Amino acid sequence: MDKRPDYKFIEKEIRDLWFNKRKDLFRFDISKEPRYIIDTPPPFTSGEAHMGHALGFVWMDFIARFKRLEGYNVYFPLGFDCHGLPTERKVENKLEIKREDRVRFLEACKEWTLKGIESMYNTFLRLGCSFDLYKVYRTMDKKYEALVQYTLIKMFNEGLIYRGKKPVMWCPKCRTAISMQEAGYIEKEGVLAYIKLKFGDKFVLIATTRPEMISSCVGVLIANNEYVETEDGLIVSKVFAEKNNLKIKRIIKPEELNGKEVEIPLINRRVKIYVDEDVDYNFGTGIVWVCTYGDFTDVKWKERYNLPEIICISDEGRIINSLEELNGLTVEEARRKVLDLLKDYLYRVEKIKHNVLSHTERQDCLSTLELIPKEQFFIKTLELKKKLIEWQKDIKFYPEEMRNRLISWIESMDQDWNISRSKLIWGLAFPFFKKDGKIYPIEIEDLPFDPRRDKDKIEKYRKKYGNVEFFEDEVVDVWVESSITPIAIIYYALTEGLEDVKDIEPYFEEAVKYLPVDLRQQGYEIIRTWLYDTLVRVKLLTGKLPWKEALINGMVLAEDGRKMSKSLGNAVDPNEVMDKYSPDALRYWALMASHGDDYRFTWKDVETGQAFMIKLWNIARYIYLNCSEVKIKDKPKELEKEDIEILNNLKEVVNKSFELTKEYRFQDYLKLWRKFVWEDFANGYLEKVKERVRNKDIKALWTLKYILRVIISFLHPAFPYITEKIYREIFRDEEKKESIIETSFREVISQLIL
RNA sequence: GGGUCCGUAGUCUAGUGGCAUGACGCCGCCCUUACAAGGCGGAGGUCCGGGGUUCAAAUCCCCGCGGACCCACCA
Repeated sequence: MDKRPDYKFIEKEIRDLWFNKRKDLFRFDISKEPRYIIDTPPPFTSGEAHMGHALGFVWMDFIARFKRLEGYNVYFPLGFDCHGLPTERKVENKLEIKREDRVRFLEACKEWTLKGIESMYNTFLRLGCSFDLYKVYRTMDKKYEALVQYTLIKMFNEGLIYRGKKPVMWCPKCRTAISMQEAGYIEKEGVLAYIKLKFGDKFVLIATTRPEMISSCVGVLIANNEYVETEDGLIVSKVFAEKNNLKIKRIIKPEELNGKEVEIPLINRRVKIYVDEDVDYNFGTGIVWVCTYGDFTDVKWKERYNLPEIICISDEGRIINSLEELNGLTVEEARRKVLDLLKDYLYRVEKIKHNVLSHTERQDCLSTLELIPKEQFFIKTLELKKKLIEWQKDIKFYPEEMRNRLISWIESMDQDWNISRSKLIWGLAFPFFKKDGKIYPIEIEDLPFDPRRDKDKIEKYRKKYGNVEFFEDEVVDVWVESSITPIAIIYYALTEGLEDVKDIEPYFEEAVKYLPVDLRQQGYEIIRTWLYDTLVRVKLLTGKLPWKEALINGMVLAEDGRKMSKSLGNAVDPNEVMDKYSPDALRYWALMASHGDDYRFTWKDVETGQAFMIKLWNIARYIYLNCSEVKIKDKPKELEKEDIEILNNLKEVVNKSFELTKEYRFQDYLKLWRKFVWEDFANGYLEKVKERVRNKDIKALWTLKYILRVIISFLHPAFPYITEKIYREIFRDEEKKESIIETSFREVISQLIL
């Protein structure tokens, strides 16, 4: 053994062992019990592996390796989430391929994705992740696509999926509908325009942030509260008049206004006034106009009063069906222009900051969303609210508080899950067709089905059913694809080696038997997407929970304390860390994180990890140099008191290790072992017995060697490279195993019974 | 506007009723043949502020202050 561990060399040797020579070490055989199955996150392939991936995968690899040494048949799958808008954007911008050229565009997307996969794959293997490389899945695989389509058809047949025309959140920038999961509110600058609506010889004053929607104004609402007429002939809430020191001429009861008509300027439309309980009397003038569709309240009011629908914003986010001067303008342009046109009817305009519905899920978009009625596919999730609250109770969360995120998300949900994405190309097609306004599923034998590609299949349906229509301009929401991973990983295990699976159903039914799987690991930021979606889909499809436990990690922060991200320029590449130090040192950093909390990356932590590796190496080296003649199986009949003491200490540490791992407490686990290895064993026992070692005292030699053997087994889940290397240097010949993974805790600690 | 979580030595961090955990940094001594990326010894904290419950509070409750995140129709 060298004086210093040569990590470049160790990494190469051990990686070659794990991922080439003995790839089978991590192969999952579904028939062997007891099983332990981890539902791992398939990383999105539009980019390279980052520190967040490293954190999660190291956690899972710790669990996988620990469980293997505990005797479980572990399934640690690797998958890749391939489809989606960011990939399209990159292909469009970087490769400058036009989306109109669909075939080439899709090929380019695929190529780009494959490149991303290769780079991520390498990083993950360097980290030492003990994946089953025989079953790697990609959501763009034909096999995966067919499975997703099968699940959609199954849900459709059970009445869980429907097509309907509803106002959906539409991103004009991405030119697609998005789901609630992808939307959020961002504070943006806006205006609050006070507009006078003609009411006989007086004016009703309303306040709106969206004056550009004037042409779709179909009603005016007031609260059931006191209004006033001012001396200037304005009708406003009493509160507003008082706040603005307007002289009040007389009080007006809401009933007096109810049912009367006002005239909208510029478009000269007369609309009715309604009294409504949802109007906020204290906001603005206490009077609101209803436009279809300015926001979700407008949707509600439109339905409540059966108001006509006037669409004034196009898919591209431009004004339509409006005044000549406004048509064709963007929303922002129109907003400025209309205020100009309205001058005579404008009471005043305030600049305000308010929260605007935006496309928040993609950091590179953040565009304001519009509500536009569209025909889309939906999954009936709204009616599940109560059930979901019950279902989630049987899943254990680490940390427990993270359950609140799921619950509050479920409770706040107020529309069905819109799973259509229009105008996207790089995605999965819907396995449905439309005939005479009705929707029918594609036959299972034709899966995977893609109307943009499978001209022969289209022909078949045309022949059979006549004039049918396919959904060529819509793809499936990517979360629909990734929300069946617990089923998909088992499906891949059952169909290992098959590229195309024709009889999907029996494999699917078989896969259901293995649910729920043991663990889902993921970050808290996708609880409302991936975790929630998986719970919904798997439960609806199988009647079973997806997993027994969910382990949640926080976000990785950079050394400056801000979220680590490429766009902030504070990202550190995991490969850089592994080049400068070692995979094991990076793993030390990752394992010192606590559940659910944001966690800072610091080079100092990596150095601390590296120092521990070197310490461990040197302990092993001392034992290698001094204890090679004793064999672990030749335990001396009698031991000295100090030997028994350290062994008892070790026994406690071992027992504690099992307890800590049950709750995934990696940090405590490492602290525990670090203290034992460094203080109790190296600085304590080892120093104490040096004299006995010089005298070749077999009891001391055996105790040293045996304790090292236990240490490397229990540190193997954390630091697989160095422990594997030490195992090979010192114990391989004696135990006749090529890898420490082929040994077990049970054998190793069997001699610890004192 | 509502909710959740968080605030612990110079820095980061563990700890959910009973002498405050660990790392890094800092100070002193030591190149002792496994290891100076080491060893031995040491200093450092009103556990954000205030009030309450309790024999006992970093921990439970209330009110502030500060931060993160989630939700939400103030047009």
